[in-house]
Amino acid sequence: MFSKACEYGIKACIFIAINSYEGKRVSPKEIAEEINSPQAFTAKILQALVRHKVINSIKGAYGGFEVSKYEIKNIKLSQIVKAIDGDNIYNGCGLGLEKCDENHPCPVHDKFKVVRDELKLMLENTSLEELALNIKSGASFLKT
Amino acid sequence: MFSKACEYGIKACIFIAINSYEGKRVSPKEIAEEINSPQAFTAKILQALVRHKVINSIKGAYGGFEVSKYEIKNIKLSQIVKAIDGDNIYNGCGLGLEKCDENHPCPVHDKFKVVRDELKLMLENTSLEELALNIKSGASFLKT
DNA sequence: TTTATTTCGGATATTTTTATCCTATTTATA
DNA sequence: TATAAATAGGATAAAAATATCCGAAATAAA
Repeated sequence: MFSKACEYGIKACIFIAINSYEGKRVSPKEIAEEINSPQAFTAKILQALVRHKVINSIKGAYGGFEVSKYEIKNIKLSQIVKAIDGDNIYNGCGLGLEKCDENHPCPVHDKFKVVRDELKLMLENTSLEELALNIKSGASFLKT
Repeated sequence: MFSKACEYGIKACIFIAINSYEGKRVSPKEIAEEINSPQAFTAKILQALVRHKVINSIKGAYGGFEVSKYEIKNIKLSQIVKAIDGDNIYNGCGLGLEKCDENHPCPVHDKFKVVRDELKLMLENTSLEELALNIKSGASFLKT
């Protein structure tokens, strides 16, 4: 469904959020350990998230990645996905047609629309806060 | 969502079905032209579909690919997807965790389940017949 | 039986995604 | 100001997905 990069990105954001609640910045090393991902690759993804202003980075000594404590509830899964995988998952044709819309639909256009709208809704309605709190409470996990 | 291979596979099956209604076998060349895909790569995908018994191939002169006219309504999108992309789209964890279930869920487990179940239902309830008839009637298209 | 046609399948090439490495730049503190 | 600790980002490598090529095997018809 999502790229590896996107999977890492989502998990990284959750871990960053948890630490930001406690005013702690985290490094790619800590993040990679916590979400079980390759460190350097994860760092690249973090850069992309910073460029898209999903998270924040502070360079130099005592720096690291963080996210405004008060913004966590406003950050949606959709923003993370869009920053990393783009919006093809929303707009692209299910069968890869260049042009695919109501007037010139691919064979699965309508049926796909239902599923994709549901996915879109889910991503847009799921906040980082919600996901972070579930990890903190032990209701869900970032790695096996 | 799906791999390129799977996209080609679905479109190929639809085109084969249309021709099979008229007792006509088709070649990878014809298929690739009709669905706008690389011919040799498409041929590989057709082989996989044959191996998984989704479609049928007849070798030698006057051969080609076909599907039993009476089976077309029983062939579901899910079979095609499974033959090419496997069933990871059904069973795999949305965030790539090795182990992800009710007892040890990833952060998006429940929310993903809803979307994926919807996708699964859609794939299992959509028949090749339905898709082929819509192409024949001009209600949908295999290429741009 | 020979020939033409067609799928099968192995080998290889290209492109994209994933992953690693190393240096430059930034910045807080001593 | 010097130093140590961080992120930024370019270059490169490895793996996976996509794509191409070609000869082998099968088969219908002449």
